[in-house]
Amino acid sequence: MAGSESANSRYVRHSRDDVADAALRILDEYGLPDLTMRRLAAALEVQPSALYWHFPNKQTLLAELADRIVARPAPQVDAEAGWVDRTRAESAGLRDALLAYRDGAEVVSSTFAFGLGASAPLNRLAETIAAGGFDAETSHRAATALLHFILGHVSHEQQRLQFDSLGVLADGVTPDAVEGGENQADAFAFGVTLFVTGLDRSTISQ
Amino acid sequence: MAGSESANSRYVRHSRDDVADAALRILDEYGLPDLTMRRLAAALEVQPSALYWHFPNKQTLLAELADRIVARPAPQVDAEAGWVDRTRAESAGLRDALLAYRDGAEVVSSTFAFGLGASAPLNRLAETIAAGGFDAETSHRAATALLHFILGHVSHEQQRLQFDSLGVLADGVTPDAVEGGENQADAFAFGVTLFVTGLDRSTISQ
DNA sequence: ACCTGAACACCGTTCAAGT
DNA sequence: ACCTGAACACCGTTCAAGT
Repeated sequence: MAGSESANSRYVRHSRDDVADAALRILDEYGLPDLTMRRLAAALEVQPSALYWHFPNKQTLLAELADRIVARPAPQVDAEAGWVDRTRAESAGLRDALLAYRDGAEVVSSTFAFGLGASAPLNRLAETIAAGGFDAETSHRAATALLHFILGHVSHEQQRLQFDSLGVLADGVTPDAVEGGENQADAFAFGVTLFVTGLDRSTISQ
Repeated sequence: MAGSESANSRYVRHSRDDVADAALRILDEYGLPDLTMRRLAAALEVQPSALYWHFPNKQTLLAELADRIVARPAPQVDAEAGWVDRTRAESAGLRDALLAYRDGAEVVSSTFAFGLGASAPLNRLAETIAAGGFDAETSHRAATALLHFILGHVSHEQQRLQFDSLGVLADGVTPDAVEGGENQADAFAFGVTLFVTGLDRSTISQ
């Protein structure tokens, strides 16, 4: 039954998954500004209008990419670890997932702000935090705040990666003045620590 | 000497400030997606190409708008207040400034991520935090983390304002399920508290 | 000093029609 | 079920030329 259509395909024919796969490749190779519907269509060797059979619009396609980017398995952490260490690990894992694709943070950030998708990492963070004994609203607010920091930080980080690779630096900014490499990871961990420490010591509701 | 040019102007003639003023009006009235160079030119009754005498490109124009949006005077705070309350006040003031223009947070966020401008609020936050006795790097990192949270939170907040005004809600999301109005201010204050509490209790360097 | 006119090289999206 | 072909209504930017 399967495989009987491979010989008589009249033109290209793709699945929704094919489209998302190709989009993810273009994103990673050329960046978000170059991920246009027309360029994507050309890569798939179809007309731009063909894409609208698979996705109603570009925004929905980007939401699908965002979901894939954050769909990484959460990092394994010591079973005895408390909610603080688990939240740290979850945050670091999310950062890794965003860094795994060029402009990954931008894509997730924009669809998150748009209200579409990207709720998976929010829920994961909220659940991890809730294990600390916080009520649902506190956990949700803390997770949202932490997620905003993470998305902003990694977006910034990826923006710098591109600047550096293009050799573009703002006037008067020497390469040393810009934090790069491991410093970025340190700054990220520092920000996460600020959050969990604040939450841990908070007497708001626990 | 002044005023002798008003009668014999051959065509429209604008200053760089005129252009930024008009752009800010379009931004506030129609939102960032509708702030195009062509629409701006039309509002000023000039050709699109005329804008490029005043600004080298759109990105630079947006950076100018970002600078104006955050140029609000910092809120007055009790002279005896400590760095925690001052940081809270500075954060709330920045939120107000961003909320004062439609899509204000998006504009500032994008130019901040781009590396242009928006350094004024970062410096203000860093200085306020440094008054708590933290070293320069810690203050800078904490200010950056806080700023990322603020920009993400207010962007999200403004995105929701537009959704609500359009009557658009994601499937299955009831209006009650979405935090609105004063809840957003509460959630914002909660996030800021997480930060300053974490920093206050932090033994990293103080 | 500031603008016009015309062009270049693009966008996202719609829709009737084809296979 | 999936794509073509053609169009609509736009974009940002450049550059020679005008006043």
